[in-house]
Amino acid sequence: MLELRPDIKSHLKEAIVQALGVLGLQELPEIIVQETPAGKEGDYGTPVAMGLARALRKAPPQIAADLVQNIQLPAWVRRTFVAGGYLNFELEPAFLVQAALEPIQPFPQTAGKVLLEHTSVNPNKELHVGHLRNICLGDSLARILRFAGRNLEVMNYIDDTGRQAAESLYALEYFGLGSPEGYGKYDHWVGDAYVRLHQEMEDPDKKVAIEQGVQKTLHRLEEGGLRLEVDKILRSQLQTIYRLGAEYNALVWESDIVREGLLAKAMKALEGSPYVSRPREGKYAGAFVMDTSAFIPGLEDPYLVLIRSNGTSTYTAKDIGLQFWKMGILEGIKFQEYDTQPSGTRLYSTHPEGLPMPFGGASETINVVDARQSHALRVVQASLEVEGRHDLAERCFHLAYETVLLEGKQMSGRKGIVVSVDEVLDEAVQRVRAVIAEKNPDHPSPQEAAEQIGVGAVRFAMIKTEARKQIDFRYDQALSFEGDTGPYIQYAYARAGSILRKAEEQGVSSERTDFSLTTSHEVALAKHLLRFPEVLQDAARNKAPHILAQYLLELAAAWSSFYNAKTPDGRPATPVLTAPEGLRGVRLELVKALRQTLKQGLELLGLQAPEVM
RNA sequence: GCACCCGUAGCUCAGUGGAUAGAGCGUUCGCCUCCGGAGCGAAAGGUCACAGGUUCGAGUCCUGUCGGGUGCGCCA
Repeated sequence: MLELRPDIKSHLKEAIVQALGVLGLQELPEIIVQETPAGKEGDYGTPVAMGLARALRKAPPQIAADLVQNIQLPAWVRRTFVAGGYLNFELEPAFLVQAALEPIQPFPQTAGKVLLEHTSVNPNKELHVGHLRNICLGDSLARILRFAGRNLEVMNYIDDTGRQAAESLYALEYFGLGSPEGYGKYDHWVGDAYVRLHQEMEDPDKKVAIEQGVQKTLHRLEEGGLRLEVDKILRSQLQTIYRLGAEYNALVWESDIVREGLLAKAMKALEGSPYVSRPREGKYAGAFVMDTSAFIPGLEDPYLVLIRSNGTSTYTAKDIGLQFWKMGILEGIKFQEYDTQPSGTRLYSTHPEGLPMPFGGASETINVVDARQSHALRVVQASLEVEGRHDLAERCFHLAYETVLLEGKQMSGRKGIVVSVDEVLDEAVQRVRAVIAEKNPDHPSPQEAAEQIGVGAVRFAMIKTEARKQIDFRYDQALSFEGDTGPYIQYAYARAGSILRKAEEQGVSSERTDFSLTTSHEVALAKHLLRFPEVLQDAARNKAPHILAQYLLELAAAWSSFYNAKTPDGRPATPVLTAPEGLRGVRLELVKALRQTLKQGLELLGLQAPEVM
């Protein structure tokens, strides 16, 4: 019996390398082992012979035939043969199925800490669907990287000294708003005031006074005098974030970064560099500027202001300070416990009265930020080069995602042309409730299931497309429960669970297995299951959760296909519970493995796996 | 103007240089004689934007063109 799942492709590769040795090659080519396309003979194959034709002055089929003669393969390879220029392997069906039932090998732990920042939404209004993509992408990636063995720290940056926060807080004062009783969520209440303030500002007579008020509020924010007001908004936003299933290790407040002198220290650290200067004349007279031309080619004006001539620092300067802290160039922020998140993990936050804690100091960073900020992030990266830390500059990665359109149009938070995350989730859950009422009126816990499925549908819609593609948020698409959706995968999971429950009731759940009875249906499903570890590696390496999402769709489809398979005369071909003894055992084990993989995969995307739908 | 990203079926999208380019939605036709029809099977639908190039082999890599998006402030 096997214990851990064997890496079939690696074993085949090793055998090919060994066989190539006999051919007397100067250097080994890259060896690719892939699954054979549907309809072709064999299970796995390699095109290696084709690339060797010139060097060996032989036709690929001949080379492949030579390899067949010389290759030594494990006993589980039933047949080795040449197909076109390909060298194909057909495996023992029993082995393939058995292999798929074994637990996957744990991923080796990678050295060094990775700091991933996501969300980083201004604490001034409710979250909208544009933020949704960031949170889902960031949180899913975090789950995948952790599972793939990275030592990961997840951070959310709170821009509490920004203009947006100031405008919102001033709006409350301006309109004389007291408490939001009876209004609902606090962040919505503040957000509405913010939008109204911008409407007022269209009037030039009012604009001047409002501007003064905003500036005053901005100063109070910088002094830390409105921390509790900001915190109220932030906690309200966190409710939505938790509902989505996203969590962090630490919140980092901008005001704390500034107050602890990290910004000043970062600027001081840069001062010695030949790439920074304080011009006495010209456009930048009196400002502290950085020349990025050596690191970002092709710019018309490579100079970037870090400290304005009036002594205030730019947003970029703050980002540089943060990045220097993230990568351990600077130290000294204090943390304290902030919250216990729904999963039970503690959330910490920077705080003036906190204590030093081992956050930051990572050897690699990932910033999940909208693609429009690409230039700004390149500047931050360049600042590491300016600091002489090419090693670190290479290890800061911008996960850039394209913007989300709303029914084909650009959103605008300022104008209030948005759909809030709360609104979308509520609508999704409500629609699922209706589906459950129709399809499963006796559902034991419809509200709980509706929450899992509705939120899952929204999350999956945000994850399934590659990050660099613009997505158009359309209600009917994001809230669809059929086809390429989260609920499709959840349904596959629930159906598998249903079979296992029935097997339990009938007392056959741990029946003996007879792998000699394996049919092509089990093999097809097993081969999909076997891809899981490789897919995860791929998703982690490319920092691309959509790779896992696409795989889960394929796996669920393979299972649905198995579930519904029919014989040529239209009878069920793959019953589990009524299968002959021995084969029933094999199928039950396969269903268990499938369920486990679906659950694991859903969890890594941040979706729940409901037992009953 | 310069830079970055995108262009694959009517629509929305997959597709580590490798075998006949695949899904979902929509359209048409079938399937509860089994364990959940939020499902399955089938049909129709393609100049992989265009033109060159590299390669044994290009949707995938390179160059150019066209189309779309975004960025390039002493704003945040």
